Amino acid sequence: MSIVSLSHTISADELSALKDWFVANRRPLPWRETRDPYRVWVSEIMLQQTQVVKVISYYERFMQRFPTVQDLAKAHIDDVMALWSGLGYYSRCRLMHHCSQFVVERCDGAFPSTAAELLHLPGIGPYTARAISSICFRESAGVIDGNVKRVMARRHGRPSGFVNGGEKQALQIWLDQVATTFVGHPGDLNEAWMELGATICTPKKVQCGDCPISDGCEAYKQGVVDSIPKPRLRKAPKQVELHVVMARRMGHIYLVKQVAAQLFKGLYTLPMVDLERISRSGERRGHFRHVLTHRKLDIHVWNVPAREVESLAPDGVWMMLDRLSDIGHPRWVDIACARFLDDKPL
DNA sequence: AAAGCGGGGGC
DNA sequence: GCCCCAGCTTT
Repeated sequence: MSIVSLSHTISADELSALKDWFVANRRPLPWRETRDPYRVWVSEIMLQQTQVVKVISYYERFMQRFPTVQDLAKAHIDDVMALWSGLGYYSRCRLMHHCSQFVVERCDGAFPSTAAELLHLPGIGPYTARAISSICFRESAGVIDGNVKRVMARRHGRPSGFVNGGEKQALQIWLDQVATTFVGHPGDLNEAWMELGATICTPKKVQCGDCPISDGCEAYKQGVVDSIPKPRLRKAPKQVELHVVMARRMGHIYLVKQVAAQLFKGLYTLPMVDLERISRSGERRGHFRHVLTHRKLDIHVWNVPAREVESLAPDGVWMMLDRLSDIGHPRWVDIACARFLDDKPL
């Protein structure tokens, strides 16, 4: 086995310039007002695969409702999911709830302080473990997220980026080494790399003129910034036909909790049924398309009389229409209600 | 190593 | 409509 290593280095002057740039350009975000591990952890989980602007309001609402890890641990999962509605990747929310209970019951309510320990907790992977340990506990651990990967692909002049295991390991070693030599807070360095990627070294419309460390950038020197990283091939999303039931009774709508499903697990949705079964008792209302990362959902909406829906889809609940926000549900339920609920009276 | 998992924004 | 973004778990 051979360890690939990165020859490129970074000088103390460059690191200093990066730090100064970050101090001057750091966006004041709610989770940057603290180094409380609980708050940082919540923000990092929400920020997985999700953009900052989307996270802000969710984060503030979440913190008001669950100010401490104990509050979160004793909450019912349905109530936690309700605050996650619309954020997507709902397994994050379930694992986060498990993690809070793990921390309260097995760690005496205190998050571990090293990345190696944090890695054992549910929902915490290499990135999140290192983000928490560096930001909250000053561990010299570099983080690799999407921003860092792009910044480093350009800095090191690597068109194909850091994709396979060996390359990622080499990058990790390089980042850890830089974090160790860095004079200052390791968390600030990590945030600086990511902030640079989020605001300057962006996927498109790169602003190299404003980059504090462009001098040491291989792609910049070679004038190939725009072609790094190379676009990757993506597979076409799979097309799925979904038949859902809309049943109303006295201002309520019938929903079922997805227990066994992989998709939307833990959320309440309109009942999903076989075309065979629904076509016997339902009246077709229309359809709409909802696109996920690797699923194209064609959602067909059917009306079913209230008295028949419970045998068609057992174990559901009748939810007040104006109380939909009290339970976790995917975006397409809102869309279906908005499009197919109001045009037909009770 | 690859698949599965939501929901956005820009143009 | 098309393009883009992104981390963890499971297989």
